[in-house]
Amino acid sequence: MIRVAVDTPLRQTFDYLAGAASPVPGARVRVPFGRRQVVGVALECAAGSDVPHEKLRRIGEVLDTEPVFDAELLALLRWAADYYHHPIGEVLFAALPKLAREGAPTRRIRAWWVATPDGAAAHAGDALRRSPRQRAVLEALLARGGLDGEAVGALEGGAREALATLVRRGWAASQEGPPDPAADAGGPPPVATLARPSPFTLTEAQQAAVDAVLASHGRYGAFLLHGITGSGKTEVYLRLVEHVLARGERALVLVPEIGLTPQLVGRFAERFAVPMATLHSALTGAARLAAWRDALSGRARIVLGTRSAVFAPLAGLGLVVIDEEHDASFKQHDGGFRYSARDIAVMRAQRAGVPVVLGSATPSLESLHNARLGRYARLALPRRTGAALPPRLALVDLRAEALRNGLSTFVIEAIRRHLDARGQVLVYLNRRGYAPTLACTACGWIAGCASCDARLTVYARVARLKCHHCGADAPLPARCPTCGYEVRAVGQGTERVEETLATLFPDAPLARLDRDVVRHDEELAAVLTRVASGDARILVGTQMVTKGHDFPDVTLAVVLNADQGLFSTDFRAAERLAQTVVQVAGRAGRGARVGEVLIQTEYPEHPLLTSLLAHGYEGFADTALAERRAAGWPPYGRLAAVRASAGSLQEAVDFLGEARRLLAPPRGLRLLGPAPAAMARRADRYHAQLLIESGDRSPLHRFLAEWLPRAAALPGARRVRWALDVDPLELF
DNA sequence: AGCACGCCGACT
DNA sequence: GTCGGCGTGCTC
Repeated sequence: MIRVAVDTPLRQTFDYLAGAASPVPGARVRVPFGRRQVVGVALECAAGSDVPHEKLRRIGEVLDTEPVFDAELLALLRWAADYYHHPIGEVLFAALPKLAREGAPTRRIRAWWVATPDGAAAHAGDALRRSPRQRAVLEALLARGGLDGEAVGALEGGAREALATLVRRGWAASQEGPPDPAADAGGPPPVATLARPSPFTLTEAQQAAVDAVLASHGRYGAFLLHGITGSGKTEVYLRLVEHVLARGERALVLVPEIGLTPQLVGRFAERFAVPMATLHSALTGAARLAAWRDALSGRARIVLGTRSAVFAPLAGLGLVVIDEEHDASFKQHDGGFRYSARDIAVMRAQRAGVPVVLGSATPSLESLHNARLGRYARLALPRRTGAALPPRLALVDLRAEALRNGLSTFVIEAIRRHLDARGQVLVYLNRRGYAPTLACTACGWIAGCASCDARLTVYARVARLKCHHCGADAPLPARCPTCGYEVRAVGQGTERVEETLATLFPDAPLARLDRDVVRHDEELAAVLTRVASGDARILVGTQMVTKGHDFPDVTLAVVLNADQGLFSTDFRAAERLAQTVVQVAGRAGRGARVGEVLIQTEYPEHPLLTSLLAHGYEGFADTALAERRAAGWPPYGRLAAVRASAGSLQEAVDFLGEARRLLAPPRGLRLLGPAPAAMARRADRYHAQLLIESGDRSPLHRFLAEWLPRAAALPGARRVRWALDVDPLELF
């Protein structure tokens, strides 16, 4: 009897009778499931089953002789299913690339084309006298004993079509070819070929960090590498990976968004002469499968990837690195299985008994808290490498300044000064488009989205109104649709700031960096090159400008509007604002010149800003952690959110209300809600949530374990879309 | 989630 | 008279 997990939201596994061959745990199998055939993962063999024998069906094909999840990874995934209270089948399948979920073989099978006996006869005779191309292909197949698809493509023009004809006439056929020699791993390559020598000498702090982690070789240890921008965190990772490779072990490196961190990928590729598997969302299905296979076969010595790479199969793991560990993109916050790749990565390292390094210039409060409790060892890189000095930060009081489209006179003068001194300027604004609002100058009408509780964003250059939440896109009206009076764009987005700066500084070439301008890696690379080469003197952009790019000539960085994060209802808004300010500041003055950072605000006395300026990120973190403790928010308390959406708000709220009434929470646990989401209507669906708050983790999880299956069994559970989010990052 | 079965409205 | 709406029942 084989216990099998299938890709379904059902919170259970299914028992099958063994077929001709018995699968090993962690192997994929094809099984009959209801009226269809699906791929499943064999979990274990058991002597008996709780289901009546006559209901048991037989396993079909066993797809893998070797498991796709080894015992260690399988155990990790079971832990994750448990922790996130998510059905095991969906968890396992989330850990596989799509093609592997559908049963793609773990090894690349080369289609191998051979001539059939009939084909040989046809070639010997004169049947192909008038088909020179087919004749040539057939000849090549006979001469070389068969060809793979690539070799066929390399033949003279039209070879593929000719081959297709040969196959149709029964003169050629495909068979499973010899395995791809490149895909099979040998032992570790000789040490001399592992890595190129580093061009850098480590600073004392870097060396201390490397030594501390190396001292944990072969056992679990978590290290919070708190290194300010430019302090050389990447070089620490590279040295550690070098050591891991030299021992014949493999490294798992997680990064936020690969498209946004080309420099890190580049440096790994440059330094190491070993096969590396890169896993990220922009890959095609086939490329993703290929990278996964490289990890599974052991060919890849380094697996570098975004969120889901935390599940990559990797034998002989020696080190886990999480770069920019504070980054929100490590948390999957939509879809079914919502997990934190950072937290799972730490657990993976712990279970594998290897060190894990969490790196950031602005660590999450969770990680700082763990460091203070001694769960993580703190490694600090407090100084920039080379001659670079820390930048000077200052607040600009918007109440005392004349404004030109959101730019204060003080800031404009500063930009002029830096441009005159041949410096580059970076302007950060967390708002895409031309303006966030289009309003009537007479009647007060505001352009809103027909499908969301949101305002439409103005795009002046293309004369469109767009919704950032549902993608709605309409022409920009010249006049108010209700009263016919003039309309005006209110507020600033990056497009407008770019326009204003172009007017103010006509001689300074501008570049803009946001998701509207840069949709692909190549476009990003083009913008980055323009800035790095000094071709662009001013860079305007959103979050994107804060992510890991090194602009050595930027001497001034401006945060246009810090106030959005100051009074948010979301308890994490302050943390995100502080991280953004510090990350933006990190872009200034990385070369020899001292950088200047200006933060525009209407609240220059706000304690968050003053503590950040006076005491830096650490000082801010002290204040923020004290606040979190007082309020019982994470990391001092635990949260889980149940989110529901439906065609009407009533349906969503009703379901959550019924679910809430199912079970009285034990002492120490609080249920808050259900409440409509802050933006209740999005793309014509209405969202609501129920928040579960607990001082400790274990009562929360005991409660969820008992409560969730009952909630799932509620009739309403089928009528609304709902999901549980354990450790939510955002509260709507 | 799929998928099928099953019982009530507007169409060839 | 049928095509098809989505309620509900089941998946080893």
